[in-house]
Amino acid sequence: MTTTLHSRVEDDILNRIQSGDWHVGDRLPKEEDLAAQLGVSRSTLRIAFASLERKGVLQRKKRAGTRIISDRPTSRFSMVTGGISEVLSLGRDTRFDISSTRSVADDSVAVLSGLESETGHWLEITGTRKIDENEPPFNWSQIYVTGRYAGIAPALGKGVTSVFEVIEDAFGTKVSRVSQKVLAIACPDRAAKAMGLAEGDPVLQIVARLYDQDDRLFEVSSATFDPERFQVNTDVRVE
Amino acid sequence: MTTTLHSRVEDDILNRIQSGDWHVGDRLPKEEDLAAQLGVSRSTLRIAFASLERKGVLQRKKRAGTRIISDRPTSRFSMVTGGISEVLSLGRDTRFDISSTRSVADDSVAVLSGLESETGHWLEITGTRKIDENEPPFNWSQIYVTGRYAGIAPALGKGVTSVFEVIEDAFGTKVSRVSQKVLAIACPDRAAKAMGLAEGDPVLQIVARLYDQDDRLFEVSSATFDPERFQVNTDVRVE
DNA sequence: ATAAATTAAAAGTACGTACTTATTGAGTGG
DNA sequence: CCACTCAATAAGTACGTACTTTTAATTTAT
Repeated sequence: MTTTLHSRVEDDILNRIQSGDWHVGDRLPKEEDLAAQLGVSRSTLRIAFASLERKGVLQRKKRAGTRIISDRPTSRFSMVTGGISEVLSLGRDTRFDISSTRSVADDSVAVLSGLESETGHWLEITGTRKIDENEPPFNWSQIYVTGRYAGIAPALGKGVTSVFEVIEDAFGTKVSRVSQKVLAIACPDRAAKAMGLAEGDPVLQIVARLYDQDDRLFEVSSATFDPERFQVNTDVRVE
Repeated sequence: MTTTLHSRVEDDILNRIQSGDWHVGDRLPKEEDLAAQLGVSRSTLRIAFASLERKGVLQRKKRAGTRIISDRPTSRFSMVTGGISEVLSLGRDTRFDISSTRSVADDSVAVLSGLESETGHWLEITGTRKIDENEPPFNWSQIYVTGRYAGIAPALGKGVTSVFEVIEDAFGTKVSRVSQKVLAIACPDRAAKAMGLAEGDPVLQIVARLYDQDDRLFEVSSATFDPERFQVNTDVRVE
């Protein structure tokens, strides 16, 4: 017995799924029964279940049981960060200075294409971030929030740490998922002017989508960065 | 009783650390004793410990006990990916075609500055990746492996999926941590020629450092990507 | 038919006990 | 003084039991 019992149970369950013995979508026998069937304690089985759930193979729900949702485990990697701000690649202590806000319709802006807000329109917030007061900003961003949250406009006033935090505070919304894309683009005119670069210079663009606890998209941000003063750092640890 | 017992225990321990009652570096009483002192079972305390360990506050070692290694928990975010290949932003099924290899000394290349291999030299592997055989490559990479693994050179032969996988297979080494940086740069001459771009065009550059199970740096890679055909996508879920 | 209340099933939490394993620090011998 | 053995210790694994919470499903009332 080289490995632990619970990891052998885990392998066993995965094998049964992959060998076609059990199928994706099936509900497993209840913990008590499966444990008895496998000849292990419920606690041991639960450790195996927990691991398979984290790997995206199983989904557990009270009263509804444990379902198979995938036949291949995704190895998980944990990002080592200090918070969502860092996931969004903003320093913890930079400030977002707002230069303008306006309301835009679905599809009127490239980054929103294919997306829709319940109200059919979005609040666009344009602004910049600085490292040092005396230097030009290193970032120029356009942030879109769904109509539902358009009421934050007055609260934005002079400047904030970040828009999503204002929403979190005002509505109790919580970011539960972030999906982002990092690109290299030729700097567009407006961003170049704001950051003191030349149009066409290489810049980093990060387009992020923020989802709330109910997995509803509530913010889309498109941020452009001066590559001399900004890179994206990611530290991932294999779990 | 609004929360669970183990999470209250967790908060309690964290509070004692943050209030200065216990200090970073200290060893906690052994599980049995602390559990008794807190009036909970050892199992419950262990759940709290496990959570604090994952958040980087505690470090547990058999026989040596549980130490406090930080006073502020890092919220963890899990990257939703299919594997390390994706962390390294390579499609699962692209092939790395090697164009040349050579040995270089510490400090002779910019991306290696400040780093050192035990042998004082690195094996440099230069190559490209293609999406489609009939199109120019979308990526041009230079990969450096420490002298310890220089023996893989013959095994690289015609082309491989990725260099780190060859090392994993040949030496049983496992990637346990990846630290990477994404930049936007003006495309250098060699990369431009390889990818069919013009020198100076904006391109994405990803510099990654791979660490093994003993946290030793074993590979440094610098990869340049055609921004038209490649972006970095990250999906993170708040834990 | 629809909404509200009830029930019961399945996962979640917690405790206690017993045994196993890895490691460190002390002891022992060359 | 170094290497090697050994024992004690603290964490790790596992089991079993008891009770709680959530929620799907059923029943009852409107």
